[in-house]
Amino acid sequence: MSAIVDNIKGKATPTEALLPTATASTRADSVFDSLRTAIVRGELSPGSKINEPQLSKLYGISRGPLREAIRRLEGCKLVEIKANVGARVVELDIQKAIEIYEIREALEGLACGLAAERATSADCDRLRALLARHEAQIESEDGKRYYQKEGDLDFHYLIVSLSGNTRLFNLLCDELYHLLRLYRVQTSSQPSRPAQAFKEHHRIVDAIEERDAMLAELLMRRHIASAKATLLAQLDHDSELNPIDVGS
Amino acid sequence: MSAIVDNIKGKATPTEALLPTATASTRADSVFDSLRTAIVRGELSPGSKINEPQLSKLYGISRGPLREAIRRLEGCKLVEIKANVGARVVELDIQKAIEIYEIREALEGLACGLAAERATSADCDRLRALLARHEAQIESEDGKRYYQKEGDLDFHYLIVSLSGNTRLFNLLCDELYHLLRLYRVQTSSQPSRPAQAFKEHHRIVDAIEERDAMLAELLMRRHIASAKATLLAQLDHDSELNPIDVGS
DNA sequence: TTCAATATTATTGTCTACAATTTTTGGTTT
DNA sequence: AAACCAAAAATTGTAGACAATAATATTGAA
Repeated sequence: MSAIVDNIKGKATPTEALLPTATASTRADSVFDSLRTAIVRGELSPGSKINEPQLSKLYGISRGPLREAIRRLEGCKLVEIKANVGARVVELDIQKAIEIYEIREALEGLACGLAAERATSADCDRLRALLARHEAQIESEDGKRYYQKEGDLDFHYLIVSLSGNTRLFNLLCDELYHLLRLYRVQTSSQPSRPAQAFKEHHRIVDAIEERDAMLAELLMRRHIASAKATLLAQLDHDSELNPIDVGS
Repeated sequence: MSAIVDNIKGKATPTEALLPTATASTRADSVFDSLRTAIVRGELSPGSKINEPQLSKLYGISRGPLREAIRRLEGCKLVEIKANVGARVVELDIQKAIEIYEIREALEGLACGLAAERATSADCDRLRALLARHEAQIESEDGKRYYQKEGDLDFHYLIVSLSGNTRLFNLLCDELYHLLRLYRVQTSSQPSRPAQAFKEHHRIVDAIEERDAMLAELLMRRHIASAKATLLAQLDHDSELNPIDVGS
């Protein structure tokens, strides 16, 4: 157990700097970030118990701020709390994946349509630059691995931010995307269709640049539907290998 | 399907099932419910400070569980917390209303389409029964007032629960709908188009009964777009009367 | 051995007190 | 007066201890 716990404190990868709040001025904030990272990396395995005395000792804080951090994780749907029993890291199953992707398709379709309506030409430049970076990454093996793991989300992150809808951005980036990360870690991972995904990204940017909101929305919905199908196939395959496994 | 959804399916009026969380076994849960109710009723005015010593005294609990309740309110987007400064009841403005309704239109459109695909004939009976009840209420003055205040949401609760998507249900009913209530209280209220809304509800149920998912989604989106227009007009009108008002 | 009831331990829920920070107050200077 | 700085008050953040509940272990009986 302590080996797992030791890993948790180990700090960030480059991609990590994108998402967490810049200034974690309070201990509770800091521990919230750490725990969230640990969960989405799979270092706290799905279904496992959140032990307050243990974690408060690990992070060197008292249980008060720790419990507040756990409440925030509950808000992100990363843990589930039962009264008088405690919190457990969320369990991911196929049913939940279906639900998440139904929602994601609707929301990112919306975001992409809004982005097409609202993106400035400077915004389009940013999209093009990101595509170029991804294209270069697909060449190298390491880059391809990164693209499959985080690059795809970077693209979606940018689109959503261009939608101009702050609440939508928070909903997707603070909640759904972290859950998607967790799925990626849990399945043997990889969408394993990087070239196809890149092509789809390209067409989406084309539609945005042409201010074609309807097409942009349609293409994004399809793009996500493809990702959904890939994930479900993967989950289906995995579930045949290891049927059920309730965390410690 | 989740216990929550089952619970709601079994109740006469969904609002009753949802507002007071089943059994608030812990003090923090109980205070969370109380605070949420106080906020959506406008008893804690938008923008006002959440004073921890004051509230803990009021509810007769210490600050620990109170702070956890506040964190949960933050998760519902009902308060905004700044580190070392504290929490304030969320301020509602036109921009936020637009964002919320953009999201709501996408999500409830999705929900309604799913409901059309999945509703059993028993579910359709429940929808018809609800419509009949609302039709009766429109006759009386009191009933009309209720219909405008809560009856509309009851209809939407039921539709969303019929979507079968638990996460979608939670997203809408635990977060968005409470915010909508807050808007209704804050504006001089009333959608003031009960007859029109009832007609739209009726057509939506028709589409669901006919298993016409695309039409159901379209009609729901239009229904919400109408509500959005009404709310924005109201907010616009109100903002001319009292320009800006930062809570105490 | 297996099951059930009980005793023990561990964990969660809560309270009180203290430290850190912010907000307010009051005074001083220009 | 107005603006600025310092002291005081209030509020938030955190720690540690105790109470209530759940999980575990132990004992006894069938």
